[in-house]
Amino acid sequence: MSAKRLTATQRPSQIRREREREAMRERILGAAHELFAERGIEAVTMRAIADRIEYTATALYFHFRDKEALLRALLTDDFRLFAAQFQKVATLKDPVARMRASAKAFVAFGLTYPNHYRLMFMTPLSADPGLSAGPDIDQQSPAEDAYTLLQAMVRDAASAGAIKPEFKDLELVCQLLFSGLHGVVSIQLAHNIEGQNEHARIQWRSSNKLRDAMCECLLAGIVTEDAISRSQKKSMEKRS
Amino acid sequence: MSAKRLTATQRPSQIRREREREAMRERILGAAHELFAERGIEAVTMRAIADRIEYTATALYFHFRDKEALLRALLTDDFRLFAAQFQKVATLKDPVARMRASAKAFVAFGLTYPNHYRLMFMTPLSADPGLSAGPDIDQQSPAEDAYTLLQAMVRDAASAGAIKPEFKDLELVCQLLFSGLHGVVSIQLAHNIEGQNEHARIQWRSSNKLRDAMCECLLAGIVTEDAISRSQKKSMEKRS
DNA sequence: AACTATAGTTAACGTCGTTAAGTATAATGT
DNA sequence: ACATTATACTTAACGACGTTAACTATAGTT
Repeated sequence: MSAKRLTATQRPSQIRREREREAMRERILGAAHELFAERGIEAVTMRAIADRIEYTATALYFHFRDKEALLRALLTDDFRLFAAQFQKVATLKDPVARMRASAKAFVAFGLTYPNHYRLMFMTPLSADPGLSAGPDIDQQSPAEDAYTLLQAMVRDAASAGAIKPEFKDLELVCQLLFSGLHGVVSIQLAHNIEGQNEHARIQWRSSNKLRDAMCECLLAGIVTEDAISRSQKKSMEKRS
Repeated sequence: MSAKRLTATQRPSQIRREREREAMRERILGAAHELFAERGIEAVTMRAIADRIEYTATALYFHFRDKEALLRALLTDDFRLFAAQFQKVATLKDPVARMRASAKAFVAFGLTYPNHYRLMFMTPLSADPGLSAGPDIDQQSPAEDAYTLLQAMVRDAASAGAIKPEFKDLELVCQLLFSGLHGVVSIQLAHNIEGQNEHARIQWRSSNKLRDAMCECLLAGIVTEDAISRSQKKSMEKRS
């Protein structure tokens, strides 16, 4: 009743407990992340995670509703990392150069973190993130972050007059770019290319070749010739 | 010793047994196929397959080395069905029209048999087909059938002068087409679009729109303008 | 008629995700 | 100050999974 009375969420012992809870969550996610990066998705079992932080498997259920929720929390970080790759090249002024750099970043991410990429874009986590969603957390869906950047990139390109006028649906352009690059990466990952023995059924071209070819095809289809030649002139200047 | 002496593989009772063995294999694969088509990959368990044909789970191991081998045998049929889709349009004379029709068939297959597509192209079956291979069977890798058709299509297009001269690596062209379309399909399947609620994070365009856009982009990048305008004139004639 | 390969069975192991029930410890109400 | 209650775990267990070992009945061969 008094003005000094602290509300339930502010009681010192409670906020300390909350902090400890959060710390425990992070320890769990850390262990899961390690296992995942080291030995792939199938090594991430509830028991293995618990072992690594010296708890029992059932303890995890106090912090995560189930394994899927745990994996989704893991994904949050990964999507942020993914988005960060595109932030890096968002400063490029020339729209076509930026698109090329983004494509490069996209494929590089997939090949650098194959396990993560697989979990993010190739594993059905009972209908990806979202599900029934519920009143879980604010969350803001960090999966969107990268896509939002992609949208911004395409919008910028459009307002710079770099997109062919027949493409009125910019969303379609975004999804076209995403699909094409995802195709390149996911095929590369599905046929784990590294160990490509000489008499393999299909001699897959290097991801660099495929990425460049895909990139130039999509750009040729989407971007005006003006914008492409402008970007080439710029990169010429840089080289000289 | 005598000339009438049948070799081991020809003894009547043996070939009958072999036939029965094959029949059993087919029953198993049939049950697996049903379960798979009806309820998806996770419903395909050794015990469920066995139940359906009124055997015990361990009996399956007499006919298949393990679950992976069983699934791979299942895939064989699926790849044949996949290849058949491209056979259908292989008769089209105009190279560009044939490429368009193949793209349509590709995406249609993926959306018609999502479970199969996922298993074929989106599920790591411990390094897809092949593995250590061993002296298993002739097999001839039916996964190749469709790819072989793709190669033939591109080669035909090239010898008809439809491919831009800068594309000297026809294999790269094949893989470019495959990657682009696979990207469209796999994204469509990963975000099971049917139940796309209105305030979903990303408003995915229809697979038809994406397929057409991807197709035209890739064609624009790969095929000569001549060939494209020729194919358009032909389709004009048809329409009139 | 004795032997042997074939095609199955039952029982079991170790793994998994997950739930139920119990147990200390710390924070709170009176 | 003491009884109560919520918190953060543990142990035990369930049912399902892929898979192996050991056993059994049947058919084919000799």
